[in-house]
Amino acid sequence: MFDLVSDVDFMEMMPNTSVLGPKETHSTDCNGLYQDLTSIHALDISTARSNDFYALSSSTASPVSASTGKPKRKRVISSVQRQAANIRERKRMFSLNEAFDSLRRKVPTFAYEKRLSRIETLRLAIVYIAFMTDILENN
DNA sequence: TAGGCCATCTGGTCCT
DNA sequence: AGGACCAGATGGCCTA
Repeated sequence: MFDLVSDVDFMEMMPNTSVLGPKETHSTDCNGLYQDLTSIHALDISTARSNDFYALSSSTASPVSASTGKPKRKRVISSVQRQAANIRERKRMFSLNEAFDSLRRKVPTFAYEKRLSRIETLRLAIVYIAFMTDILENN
């Protein structure tokens, strides 16, 4: 049951853990890489014009959609649209990391432990939920 | 220096 | 048509 997390010995850590309080030495903004998010809001994505188009792949072999069986259409976008898509993707990843951070705060860790990676966070959360479920079912 | 982790870019696919 | 989601590629940073 607890073998999901090979690199975290949950049973061993339980007696001494606080549910909250992993040190936040390393927030989402770990490398200052999100400093530009402020400027993201300033960028008017609506300026991405719609003079772009879908075009049939002009290459020799046009691939076929696995789901529809129709020929795949290559989506051609302008550099402005590409930039806007990059910004949206950064925002999306930012909110994903915010969710990881809030999950990190919910799973028990030793205060001195280094920040959990995303995969460690997910695995520990799975084990933690299973552990708590086990406790509830045996009471 | 190798390996792990992460941010970012990019193109494909799905959905509205 | 365009945004959301996803996965692959790439490069930087950090640690053992």
